[in-house]
Amino acid sequence: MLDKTFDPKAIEQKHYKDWENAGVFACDPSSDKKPYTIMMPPPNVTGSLHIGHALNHTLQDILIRYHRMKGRDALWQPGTDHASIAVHMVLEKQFQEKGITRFDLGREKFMEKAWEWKEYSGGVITSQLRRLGTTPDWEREAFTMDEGLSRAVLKSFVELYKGGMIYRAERLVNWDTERQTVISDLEVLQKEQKGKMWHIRYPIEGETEQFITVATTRPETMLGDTAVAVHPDDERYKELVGKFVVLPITNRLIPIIADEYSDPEKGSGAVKITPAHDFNDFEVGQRHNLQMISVMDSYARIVNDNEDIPENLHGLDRYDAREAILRELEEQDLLVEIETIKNTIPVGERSGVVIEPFMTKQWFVNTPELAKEASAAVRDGRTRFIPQQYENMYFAWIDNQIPWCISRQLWWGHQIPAWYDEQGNIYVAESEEDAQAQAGAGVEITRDEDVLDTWFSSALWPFSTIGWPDETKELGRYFPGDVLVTGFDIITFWVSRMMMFSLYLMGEVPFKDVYIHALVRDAKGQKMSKSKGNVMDPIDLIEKYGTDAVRFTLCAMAAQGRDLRLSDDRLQGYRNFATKLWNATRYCEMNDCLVPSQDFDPSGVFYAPNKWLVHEVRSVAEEINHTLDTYRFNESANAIYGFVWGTFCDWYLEISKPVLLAGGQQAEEVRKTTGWALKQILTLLNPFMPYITEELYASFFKQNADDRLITTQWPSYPESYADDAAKEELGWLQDIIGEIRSVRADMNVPAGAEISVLVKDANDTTKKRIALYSEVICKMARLESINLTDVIPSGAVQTIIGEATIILPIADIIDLGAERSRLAKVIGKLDLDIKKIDAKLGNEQFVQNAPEEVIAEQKSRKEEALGKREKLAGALKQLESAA
RNA sequence: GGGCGGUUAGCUCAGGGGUAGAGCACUUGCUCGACACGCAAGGGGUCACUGGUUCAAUCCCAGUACCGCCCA
Repeated sequence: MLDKTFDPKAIEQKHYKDWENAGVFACDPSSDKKPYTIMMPPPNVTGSLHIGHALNHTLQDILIRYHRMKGRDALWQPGTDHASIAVHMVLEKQFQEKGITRFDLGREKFMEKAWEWKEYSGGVITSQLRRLGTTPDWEREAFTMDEGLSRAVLKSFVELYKGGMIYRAERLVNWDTERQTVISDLEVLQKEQKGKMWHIRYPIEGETEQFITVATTRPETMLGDTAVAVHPDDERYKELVGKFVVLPITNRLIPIIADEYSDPEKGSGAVKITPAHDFNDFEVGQRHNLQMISVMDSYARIVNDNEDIPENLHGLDRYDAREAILRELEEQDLLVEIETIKNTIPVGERSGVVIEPFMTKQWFVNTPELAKEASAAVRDGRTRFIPQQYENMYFAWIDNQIPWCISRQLWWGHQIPAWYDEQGNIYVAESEEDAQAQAGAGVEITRDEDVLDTWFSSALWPFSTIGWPDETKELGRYFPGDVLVTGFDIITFWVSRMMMFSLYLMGEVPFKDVYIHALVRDAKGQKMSKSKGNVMDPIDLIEKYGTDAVRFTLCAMAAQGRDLRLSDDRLQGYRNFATKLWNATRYCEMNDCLVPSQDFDPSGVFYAPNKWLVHEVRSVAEEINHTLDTYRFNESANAIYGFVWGTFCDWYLEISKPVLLAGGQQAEEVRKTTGWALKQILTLLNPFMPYITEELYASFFKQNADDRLITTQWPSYPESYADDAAKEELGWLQDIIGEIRSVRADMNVPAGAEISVLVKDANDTTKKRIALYSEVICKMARLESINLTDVIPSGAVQTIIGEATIILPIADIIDLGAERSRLAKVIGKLDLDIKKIDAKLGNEQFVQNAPEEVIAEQKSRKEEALGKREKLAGALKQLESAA
């Protein structure tokens, strides 16, 4: 006998181990089944899974289990991502505590440490995924720095280079002065702060006491100014364009140029141009062929090899230099105003460091070119976004590409496969031998020190994990994938880059569907992040509520396009649901419903409640199919929840009680139907709640050691299971029981009192039904008896079901006044309904234009209401005369 | 500033041109031999606001307000 409550802890590990040992997660490249592929977005090897990952993986697992059961050869490709900069940060923080830097340690030692970290962190993540009950093909677990995936990086770099899609150039990049590396635009946050705007006078060359005033938030960059720009239409400055100013401090001469970048409305209308230290100024510089002067080194210190810069500034940190420069300007009376303003400064998303625009030679991917096909592929539907509105986010990004800087001045990652000779010639090759061969024997070549942005290797994930660049069986079979499941925040970082690389290198989109799920937010609706410290640990929730409840909660809340806020209430509710199922099974067990019967045919049952249950099983299965096929996970969850609790437990099992008690043939059929239905429930629920269903299956349905729910076939029911007549009949049964219960409660009939009920004006169908279900009705509505009658005893309570009047002769135990007001209330409600319907039917336009079935529906509603009203009015009249 | 989304019961949220839904919370009553992580019955909503389209709008369209996100 099962325990009274379900204890998740006792069974979860056991089943997971069993599944894994049995190898049921593995795909089968040699099978003749249709493949179904999901590429797991590889989590970073830093830290652990948060609840957002739990949602992401739960949804993927539901899909993969569902399709696996449906007979597809399912590949869920797992793995992790080397997260270059994040790992650096973790390790360098550790070094900092010991007072050393990675440069003290050296590249080789550093890499050893990084690999150690990867082993540790990667292990944490996969063990957490196992606790979540997810079923990826662990045998195929990949890591972006694996040998094979690294080969893919080399190959793709060389191919992209040959195709002109990768090049090296000197450009402004976002520079992390602490990490000493480039970071991507996407990893730069614009942080609002209180700042100052300094207005500085620049003297005009050859004039005395004539100045042009510029405003800046970064006075220290003036050392690198190479122009002052004014708007071409700005009358105030027309005459000055073409003249020069003497740049204070350095005394260099720089031109005054006309460019639309300067806004006449802002400040003085003149703006200083520092092409080597500002992205906008860089553009202006390009347009006007301005000199670019870098005045800071990679640590944001003033350079000491620029002769124009006074020596006292050499080597100063940018902020110290700012102070020194401002003092000097003040002394020279060139500082005219200091304004307090709100402005934004660029900050590294991970490091929190102020980011410096910095001129360096870097490798770039020609994303503006690659993006064209990636954009077209979504526009023409080769890949679709679900929900569709996320297309906009994708297009906004993909259609506005700037070249992607892929060099990172880091060690952990894929070293760029480019070699240089002493003249600076570049040799791009998959190996040093190749590069040497290109350079010629005897030429000294050295490899680029830098590594590639992590997203470069992630972009290859959909094909590098299954063998590319080799022509493996897997590559031919599992590419492109069926669906990518991810959060919207990753569309720009990853989805778009996979699209670009896949289309260029494979000539195909990487996946057909992109399902974008919502973000799990904290109680305040804020995005969870490590830096905010508001992350929720899914493992804690699993400990508290069990894996099945956590999974089901996430699924039930995963409505398309709306973020979800986790609450304990919901988790508790779905934990209760698991217990409910457990106890329903316990009931089945106690009543011998689970003894296997070979020859049971659900379409051949006789008893209407059984027909109805079969009908409902089919109908909920269809709903689950349909909603999962369209990624409406919350609707799937609600459908199965409502069926198990509302239909199966609240009605069917309750109906079964008196039938089983009575015994006989009907009881036998009920037992078989119940057992069958429970098995269907376990199967349908398995993708959502894998543990409890597997446990119950193992306890009662398992045929042999190899029989597991996880590999059971997903049910498909024939049309013949549908039975609208049975549905109608059970609807009547629910109505009459519900009505009696409701009146009892309204009239304060004591719950334990077994009263008798009379039925008047019943037609033949109703008479038959009353005969057939009298025991069920009596049990469920707590009656002593239910009988037909022709007379209504005085002082009785009446209610209407269809054509029949249901009479509760309980004059002695109820308050007649209360009954009168109850009736008056119901009649009032009916009157309101009738009035509304009359207004519609009386409207000529409505009768002319509305579809026939709508009109017919209104008419029948009216008739029903009128009939009911008439009877209740009669009841009220009788009650009044009785009093 | 541009774009996207949201505004439905006390709370968290589904839904969708013609009777407004769930879970939780709340009220009342229940040791009805599966389950108090339960059973039964209830109360509770101008579906943000203003216009438009329509025979019919909570749903479609436009605008307004407030909230959130993304990009500058």
